[in-house]
Amino acid sequence: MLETKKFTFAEVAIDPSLRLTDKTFHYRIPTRLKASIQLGTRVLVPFGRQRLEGYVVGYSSHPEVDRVKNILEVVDETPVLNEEAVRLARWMSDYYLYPIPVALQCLIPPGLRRQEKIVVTLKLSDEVGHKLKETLNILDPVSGRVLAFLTETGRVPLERLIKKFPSQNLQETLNSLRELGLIEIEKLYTDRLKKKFRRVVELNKEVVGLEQDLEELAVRSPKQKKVLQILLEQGPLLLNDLLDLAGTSYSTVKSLIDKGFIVLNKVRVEEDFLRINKASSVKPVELTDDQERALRSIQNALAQRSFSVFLLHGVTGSGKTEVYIRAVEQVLKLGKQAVVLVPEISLTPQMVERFVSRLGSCVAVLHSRLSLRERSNEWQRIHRGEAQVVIGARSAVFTPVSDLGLIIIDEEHESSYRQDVMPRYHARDVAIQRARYHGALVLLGSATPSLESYTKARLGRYALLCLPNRVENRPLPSVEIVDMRQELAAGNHSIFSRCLQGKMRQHLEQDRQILLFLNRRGFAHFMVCRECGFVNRCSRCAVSLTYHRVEGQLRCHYCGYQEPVPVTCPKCGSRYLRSFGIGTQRVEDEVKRLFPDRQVLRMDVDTTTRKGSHEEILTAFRQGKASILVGTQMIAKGLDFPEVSLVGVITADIALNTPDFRAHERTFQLLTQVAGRAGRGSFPGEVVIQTYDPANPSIVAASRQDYLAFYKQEIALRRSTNYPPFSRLARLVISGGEEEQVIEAAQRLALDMELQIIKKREEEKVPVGELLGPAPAPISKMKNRFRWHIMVKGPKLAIIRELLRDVLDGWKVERAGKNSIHISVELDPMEIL
DNA sequence: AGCACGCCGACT
DNA sequence: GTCGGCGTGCTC
Repeated sequence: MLETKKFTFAEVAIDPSLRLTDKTFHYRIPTRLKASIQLGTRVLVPFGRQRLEGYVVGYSSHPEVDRVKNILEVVDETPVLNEEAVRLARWMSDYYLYPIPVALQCLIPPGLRRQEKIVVTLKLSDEVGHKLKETLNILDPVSGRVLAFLTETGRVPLERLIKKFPSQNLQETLNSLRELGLIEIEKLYTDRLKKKFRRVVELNKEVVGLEQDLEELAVRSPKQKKVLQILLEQGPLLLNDLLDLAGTSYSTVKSLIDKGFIVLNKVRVEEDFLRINKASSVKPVELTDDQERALRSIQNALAQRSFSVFLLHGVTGSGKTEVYIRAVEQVLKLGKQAVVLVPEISLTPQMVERFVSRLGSCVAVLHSRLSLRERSNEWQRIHRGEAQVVIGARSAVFTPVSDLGLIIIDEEHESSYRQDVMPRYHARDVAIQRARYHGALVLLGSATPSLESYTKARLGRYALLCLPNRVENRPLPSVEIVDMRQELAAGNHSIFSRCLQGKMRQHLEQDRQILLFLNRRGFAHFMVCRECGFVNRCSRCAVSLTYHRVEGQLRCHYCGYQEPVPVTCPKCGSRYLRSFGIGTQRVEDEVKRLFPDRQVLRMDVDTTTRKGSHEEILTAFRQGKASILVGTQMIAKGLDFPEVSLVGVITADIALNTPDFRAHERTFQLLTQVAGRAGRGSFPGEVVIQTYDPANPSIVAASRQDYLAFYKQEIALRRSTNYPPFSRLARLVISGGEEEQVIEAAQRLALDMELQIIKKREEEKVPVGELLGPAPAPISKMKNRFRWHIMVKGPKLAIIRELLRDVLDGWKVERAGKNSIHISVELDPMEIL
């Protein structure tokens, strides 16, 4: 630990949310502030000619530059960032090769960034008053009116002035007035989160004999009577709730207020008032022997209070969640806190409900749909120690718990734990780092562990726990692989094989539910002209446009560009345009055609953009409002529909045919997960996988839910090709608006790297590895920027990182203008696009 | 953000 | 020859 007292200078990261700079700066710590400054303390510093907030991220005993300024003030009494946060940021900066302030963005509490408010004040000295009279007649009319307004009000937020004087040159007017010394323009900082008030309606206590009044009201004003009745029965209510309950509008309430029957109060709402916590009413289920065994190992490790990593490998439906909950209960007993990470996609109300109903109000939930305020409230609850358990997606790994005992990462293999925009990080890496700091336990869970994690478990680096059976001895679903080439040969041109069609009919007759999975949204993959072969492509990205029939649009799935479906070929004018490949819209259409009397729901990015629509669809399906749910990845993972007895995979090949060494792994994981959705209730499940490659080992292994078979075959392949986990990868993406510049930069960079690799090998005897590329990236143009990439493959990530640090020093990485060259660094890249 | 520095077009 | 455009870089 660093002892503040010894150091005279502090290294400060200027508030990273301002995105002003990626560098850190050094300031002298004035003696009077020495006692109150720690790592993480928010301080006010002079920066250029402005005063900005920043965070102390380090100390030094010597000034690092000639002219060091003083820290002006300490901002918070209790630091919003602690030492662990700063250390974690430093580690991320070191590990992922970006500056500390960039890393710090992950750790600054949401909603802390304050909002600038500009206030205009009239200067009211005698001298100015004199000047005013002098100049008033030579000023333009707008200035005159602004001044008159200011004389009335004295001090006005700029916003109000803009509303009052909506002329375009207001800014100019204000500037000239300032130059004349008539007004002052100040910047104030206020919390972005306004204090929240709720309007609460209650009966006026001074009114007596209300019952009689009710009778009178009933004649002319039934709505008003209703409102009063509700208030009589239920006591004070939120205005909105009251309006909902009474089925009326504010005018009714207003007349009752005017008549003096009721009063409207503004109440400052403490957020707990809005929280709904289901009391614990769920009976803990009995554990299977396997669960019991796994839990005991975890409990023993927790009692040790030292860092370790467990991998819980449990088949789908084996009751991993129950083990998680019990482990969390144990952590709470030890007086520590737990963080539970789940993929965003499975962070559904049902999932949360399960934790909340068992663990109660000590659970805080963080997911992407929370507003800034809601998110901030959850952070505060955790920060204050009111919540001991956090459930959330990737970014929840940073929640500021003070005494961390356990981090659970459910569906450990999910690629969504990797953030691939700056600041890049992998929640698993961060979790392990945090657990090390706290002497905590990391519990990775999956039915289909990543090859990396499973290998580490086999090597003894992680402790391996297995749940090989489903709970209540439910059988694994029976899976049938259908060869779609044979379907075609037999004259079946439908997107459904005869087998799948038959089974759908059968399961529908028994009133069961069906999931149909397809990894591509839209109606068709692309459109092609049958005369000249022209395919509509996105002009900003080097990909074909996907046909969305319902909207009548062609859309780019990378940048969101869309255009109407052309009637004739834009190239040759032919009217014979044909769509190729299938998407979820097409599946939905076909199902409706085949089973017109059945309800079908579709769930993909296109149907879930609206807030809450995701939950709406799932709830509707769970309640049995539809028999068939068609969807993409979204329906593949973590969902628990007890009534689903049949799962159909329309095409298993899409994930298989991506140009990526992880394609097989992803296919296996996806198919196993999808298949796992079937038969989670009391009746056995059936799965049909349609493919053009029925002998593919990954598909076969998935059909048997046989992870070990998959692992053995895939690990052999990785060994022979020297891909991870046998090596480590890093990837540089060079992009820019001018293709030649991009190519030139990529080649120069690659040459630098090549020379450095040789130098390290010859002079330092360090085996860095090999260079792959430079080459155009698989998506060679995205959002109007050309993309090339270079890969480094070597035995040790630390050495690769060292190489990149050496070479990239002198290149401007990440931060660059609109058209200039831009280099991004990805370590252990997942998807190589 | 704000400000300085610097390199090319239209002007007293 | 100078004034000023805004592209680029820096602020401890």
